[in-house]
Amino acid sequence: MQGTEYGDEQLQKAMGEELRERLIEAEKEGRPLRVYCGFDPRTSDLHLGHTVPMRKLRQFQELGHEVTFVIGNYTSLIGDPSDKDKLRPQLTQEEVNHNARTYAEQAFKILDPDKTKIVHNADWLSELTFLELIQLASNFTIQQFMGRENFRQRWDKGEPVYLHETFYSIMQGYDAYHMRTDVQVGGSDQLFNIVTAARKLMTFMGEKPNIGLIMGILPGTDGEVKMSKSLGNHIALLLEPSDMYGKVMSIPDKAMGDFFRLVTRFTPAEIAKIEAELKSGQLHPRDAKMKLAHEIVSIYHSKGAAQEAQAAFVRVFQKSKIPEDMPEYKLEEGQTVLDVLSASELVKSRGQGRRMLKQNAVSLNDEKLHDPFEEFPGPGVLRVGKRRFVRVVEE
RNA sequence: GGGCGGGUACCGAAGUGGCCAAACGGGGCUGACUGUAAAUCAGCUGGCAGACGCCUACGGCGGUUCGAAUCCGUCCCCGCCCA
Repeated sequence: MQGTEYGDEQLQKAMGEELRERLIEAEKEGRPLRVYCGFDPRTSDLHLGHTVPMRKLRQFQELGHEVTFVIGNYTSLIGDPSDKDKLRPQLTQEEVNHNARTYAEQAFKILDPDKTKIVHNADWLSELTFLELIQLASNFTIQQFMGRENFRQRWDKGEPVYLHETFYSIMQGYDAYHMRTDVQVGGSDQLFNIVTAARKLMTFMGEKPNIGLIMGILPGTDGEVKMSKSLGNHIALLLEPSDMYGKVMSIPDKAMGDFFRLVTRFTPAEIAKIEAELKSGQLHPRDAKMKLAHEIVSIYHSKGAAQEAQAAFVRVFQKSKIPEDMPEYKLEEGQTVLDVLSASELVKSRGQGRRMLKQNAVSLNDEKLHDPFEEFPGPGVLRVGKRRFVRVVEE
């Protein structure tokens, strides 16, 4: 039950007990537990937040259980309203298919590909008849849905809550039923879908209800709200080592605990030790965070890459030297400072370039530049702000 | 189907004929301070343009006007109330 977050002790206890019972039962029957988690391919790149339930799945795999990775190619047509206080746009079939492909590839950075069953929920959800849907839906009341905070809030604010949004929970519950799931893993924003909807539906269909393993939610780089691409506070799995390292370093200290618990391989004992040392002042928060960044880069790249990223970080930000690797830009005849800034894509627009110059943010070989129309002085390292560099070279 | 209230930049929200590229807050960016953290302070935050200025932008389209986010028509979308 490590890293779980039920927000309700009784529920946690109940789920823990039920899991224990189910384990014994499965063992008697000589079968592994069927564990699943669904992922909606609403975007093409995964970030650290997605990996929280995946890591839990991985643990089950290592313990010999059967893990199914459900690609929600049908559910994503709706979009789960759980974590949103807004309606989500519906995706097209093509978008979903495209995302689904890259999704699975990235998931195997965490899951064991040989032990993972990948299925698509459109395979069974698209077969449901209207009558079946009615029967399933008759298990739920509007009030139950309105009891959910996100719907409630929208309701109270006078914002639209669409009927089809309530189907999402029903569909997810049907997934669990269809697969005869023992355990369903998901973030605490899935509490309703997993515990209320799926359990009720499974019972109605004459199956044993699944056990919910509800994981904590990983905050984003702002340290405040759930990591999500649409909020721009995410750390993508496909980031280069140095960027990934840098992004992790930029999270606020208070978010470190969640990161350690939810997305690293440290044991609870190790984490407790780090936290104790932090508290006593033995360990500098910065060093703890470096440890975290190193660990995360190691997971998604390699130990070597983490080492390099760390060295680069120390070099650039602690010793304020320039990084070893940076893009190059070939200087052209007669270019002004502003021309180079814009052509090398260090700035988004010429207007932004002017602003950066005015704000004392541009330097060439550590010499501040101010005049946009001055002829570009010559080759060297051109820097904008803290972390954008280009090596300007002669043609 | 009827009545009322809405649709403004990344988000929230003001503006209700010129002084509006649009107050204010959040977010983001830059600078100072730091541990590339947090907190704090200051500045910037549509594009082009070396100042003038031009272009794009207040749900869509059309109109009135010297001039529209603001007025009129029409269409689309949302909420509330009534049926």
